[in-house]
Amino acid sequence: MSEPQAPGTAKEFEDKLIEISLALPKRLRQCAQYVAANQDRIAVSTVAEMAEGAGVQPSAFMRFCQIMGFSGFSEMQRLFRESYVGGWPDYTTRLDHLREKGGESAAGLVAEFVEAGRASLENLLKTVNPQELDAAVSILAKAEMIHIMGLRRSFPVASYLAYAFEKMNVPAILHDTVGKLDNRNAVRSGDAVLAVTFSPYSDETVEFITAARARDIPVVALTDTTVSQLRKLGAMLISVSEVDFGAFRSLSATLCIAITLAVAVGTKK
Amino acid sequence: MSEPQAPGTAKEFEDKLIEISLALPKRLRQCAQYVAANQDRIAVSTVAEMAEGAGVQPSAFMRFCQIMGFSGFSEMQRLFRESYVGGWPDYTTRLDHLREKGGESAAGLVAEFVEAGRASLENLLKTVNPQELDAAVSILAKAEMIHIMGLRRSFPVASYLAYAFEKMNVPAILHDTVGKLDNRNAVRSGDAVLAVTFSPYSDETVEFITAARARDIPVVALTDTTVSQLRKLGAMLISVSEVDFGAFRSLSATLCIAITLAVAVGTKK
DNA sequence: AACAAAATGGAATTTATATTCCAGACCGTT
DNA sequence: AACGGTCTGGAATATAAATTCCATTTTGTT
Repeated sequence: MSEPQAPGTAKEFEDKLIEISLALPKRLRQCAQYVAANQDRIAVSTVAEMAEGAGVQPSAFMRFCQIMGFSGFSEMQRLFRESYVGGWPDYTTRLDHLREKGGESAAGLVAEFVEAGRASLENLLKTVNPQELDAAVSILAKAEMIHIMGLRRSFPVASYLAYAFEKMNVPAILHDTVGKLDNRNAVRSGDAVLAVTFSPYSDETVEFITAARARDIPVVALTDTTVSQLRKLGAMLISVSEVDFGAFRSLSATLCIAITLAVAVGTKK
Repeated sequence: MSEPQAPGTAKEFEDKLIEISLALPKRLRQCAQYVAANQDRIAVSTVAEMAEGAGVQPSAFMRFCQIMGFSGFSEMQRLFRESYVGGWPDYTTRLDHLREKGGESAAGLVAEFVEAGRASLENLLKTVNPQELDAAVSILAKAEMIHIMGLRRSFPVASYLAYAFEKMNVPAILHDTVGKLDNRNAVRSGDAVLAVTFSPYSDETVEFITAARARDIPVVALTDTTVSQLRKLGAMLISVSEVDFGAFRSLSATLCIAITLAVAVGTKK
């Protein structure tokens, strides 16, 4: 009855998972992916919960367990319950542990960046200004077309926004300045500009904003401080301060605001 | 029916435990002691197992749970199971609700996304694999040139990497596929490919990786799951699982790994 | 387009587990 | 030692979960 190879350790389990997942039908692959990403949940969940998480029927999850070499879910769960010795350390313990590795391994760096990101996010919650945000959303929701601008370190954010708007069926263009063809004249009255820019502000972005304001096009600017020269230009500012680690800026908080804007505008349309 | 004070956190649970254990009959005291010494087992054990461990009958253990303020063992267990998985709420269903109450302030949305980002980051600490990471760093550090590829939702990450490498003076090219000029032949032996791709994988990226592997160029792939078809291609996988709601993915964890890679490679060069 | 094989969803069944109940044991008091 | 109360063990019951089964759908092949 019992398959020749039922994994006996977490390591064997992972290997087997990778091995079988190369050729697996849709639903079973969903199971494999969910399990891979949530191994720790197996010990404390029911089949029904795991199945729901993976987006499949319990019976499908059951079949997955059997393909993995177990007689059923219970047997698979037993493996994880047993290897659950003393639980996993909590966030801070884990952080310290990784930090110790500092020089030897890149894992030490991960700890620092995770911490910087987390601090940025928490800080964001404290400092976000709901009125400003709502005002920005309503400006963008009214626009017939949103022109997104952000270069250098802001470019990832700008492209993220472009992707999110597209997914939400909000008309938007990413001005990527390819070939230095600044499609400035694509901006028409009734449109709005969404600029992402951190100090030092790139000239292109500042000029783009200036040109838009000169024609009374509304501009929302995602930036890093409220005391910004951008204010002079008459842009609606949304400021986010990120916690840096070394010379590097985690974009966690900025992306958070970005996706919020996108979703809020998308649902309001 | 429910006692006025049922502990809601592990801390409250401990306090309550100490409080009641001052005056407790023999068997119930055994329960209290066993529980205090084996808190972590509650999440993964049955009443029968806990009772046996404490050296009492299941019914006695049941009574203990009730004295602690829970309706029964199941309710007490829920507390520990939930705190174990570290609250990774079901965002998929939450988004559905989000759309319904669309009109509300965007500030509420921010909180949701901050929470998603935070969960992603904490989960990253749990699942990061230092060996894999170091292996990836050493592959990239050896490369004469790093070719970065990532489209659609992965493009923000790819462009972030390009920026970071540039700042660290690491030779790198972002393959942005402008004009569909896939500069595939720019990849030379001695170089390496760094691909960022999440399911569903874009054809261009998969092809790019395939072409590189066919010429024995090492490939590091930043992806969302360990059970990926990319493994077949012989790429070195680094997997990051993000809290994801449909089209809306917080990229916090992915960017964290990205910047780590960039800085680690930069300092190793 | 027709067919066979594989995969899937949902309900039915089985099994495990939690929970309740109560008769009897124990304990402190008079 | 007799009485009230509390505590305890074990079996009986209720509940929830795992597992199986099969009709239906999907997929791949000719």
